[in-house]
Amino acid sequence: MIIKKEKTILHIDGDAFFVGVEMAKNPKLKGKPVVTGEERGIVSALSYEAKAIGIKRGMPIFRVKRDFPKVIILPGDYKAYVKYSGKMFDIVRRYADDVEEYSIDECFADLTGLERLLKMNYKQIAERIKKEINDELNISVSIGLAPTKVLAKVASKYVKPNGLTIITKDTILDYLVKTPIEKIWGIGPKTSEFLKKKGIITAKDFVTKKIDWIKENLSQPYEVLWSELNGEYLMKIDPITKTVYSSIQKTRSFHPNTNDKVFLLSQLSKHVEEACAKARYYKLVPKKVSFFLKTKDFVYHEYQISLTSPTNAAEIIIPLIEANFIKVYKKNILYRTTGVTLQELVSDSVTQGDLFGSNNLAKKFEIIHEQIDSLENKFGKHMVYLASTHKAIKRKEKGTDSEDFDRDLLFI
DNA sequence: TCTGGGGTCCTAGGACCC
DNA sequence: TCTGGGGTCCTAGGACCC
Repeated sequence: MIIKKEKTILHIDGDAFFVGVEMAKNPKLKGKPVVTGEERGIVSALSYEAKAIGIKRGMPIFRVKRDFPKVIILPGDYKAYVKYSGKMFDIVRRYADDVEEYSIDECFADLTGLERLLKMNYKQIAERIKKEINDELNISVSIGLAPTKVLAKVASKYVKPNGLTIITKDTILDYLVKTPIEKIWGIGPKTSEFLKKKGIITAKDFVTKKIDWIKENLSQPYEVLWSELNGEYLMKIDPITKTVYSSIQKTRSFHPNTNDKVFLLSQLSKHVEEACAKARYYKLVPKKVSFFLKTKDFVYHEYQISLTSPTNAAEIIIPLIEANFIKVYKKNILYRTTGVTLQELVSDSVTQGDLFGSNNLAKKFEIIHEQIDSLENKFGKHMVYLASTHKAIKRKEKGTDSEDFDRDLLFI
């Protein structure tokens, strides 16, 4: 008989991560109400002090300025967040071999077996990791320890900020009874609404249901969730650092909402250029491209195009979108968002060697793009762009007075 | 919570085939 | 011509995540 050894999974979650990094960069901000997201026009992260006075994630920046004049508003510094994120994960890797970088401010790690190796118990290991992150990076994190990933997520959320919560197989229900079902990782608004109608209010209500009930009423991923919440380790730690994307998306919302065809097309054109630049950076080419318009009532109208030959040349993709634009566009509807997605990305080496058809054209563009991409690296984004994108850039500049300088524009 | 931008994965159902 | 049952592949779109 095989006795399965209980796993010990660690989950780390940065506390108000973006703002935490800003405070580490500039300690004078500590203890103050601070938000980031100035460049986006909505609050993307907020300090606990800002939360305490009633600011919420997603709140428009103009409202923060108007109603909370004392709040410090900062633009996001994504490069810094990536840097701190990497350092945080490196600290975890001092202890664990298998670290999964789940998002910019979260990771999972498998600590199983480290007790004996490090001559510390799991709690002491977690405390050490936490202290090193605190001391070396000057940011605070919350940690959860549990037998599964889903339970580790419950644990890290349980005490925040600066928490350390340990769930063992024996104490699972003690924690789940105090966790509302909608707080569980993987249970969103639709499913929690459904479950509540069935009388399932807390995570304990969920796990104490029979598995047959789950199978009858929900789909496969929820069976996995149920097992994980019951302490059965199913979701593996995936330590592979993701540099490959399966899709690349660029979207933008605008207000006022509009039905200006030319404007919408120029937005889409810009998205294609940005998405293609990213694809080229990662040496990926899409087999499919889709674009969408989202109406002011949040209804998506999407159209998907299969490329006869995969390409990341915007010059090829843009005309395809223009040709199919009328399939989603209605002239009497106001739109709030446009977006482009490059789908089914494959390595660009796969398509090399095919010198026929539109791929041949793509080759020519490849040479131009190498030069454009290196120009942009030197001088910043939007030094160079397609004429079809021009309108989108111009309109954006009108809104921001700070960016009012002449650029050397190069139209292709 | 009147809602930003960038992702992943699963499933139902249609097309097509034997 | 009508009919049954089964498989695979693809697609759209739903749901969820940070």
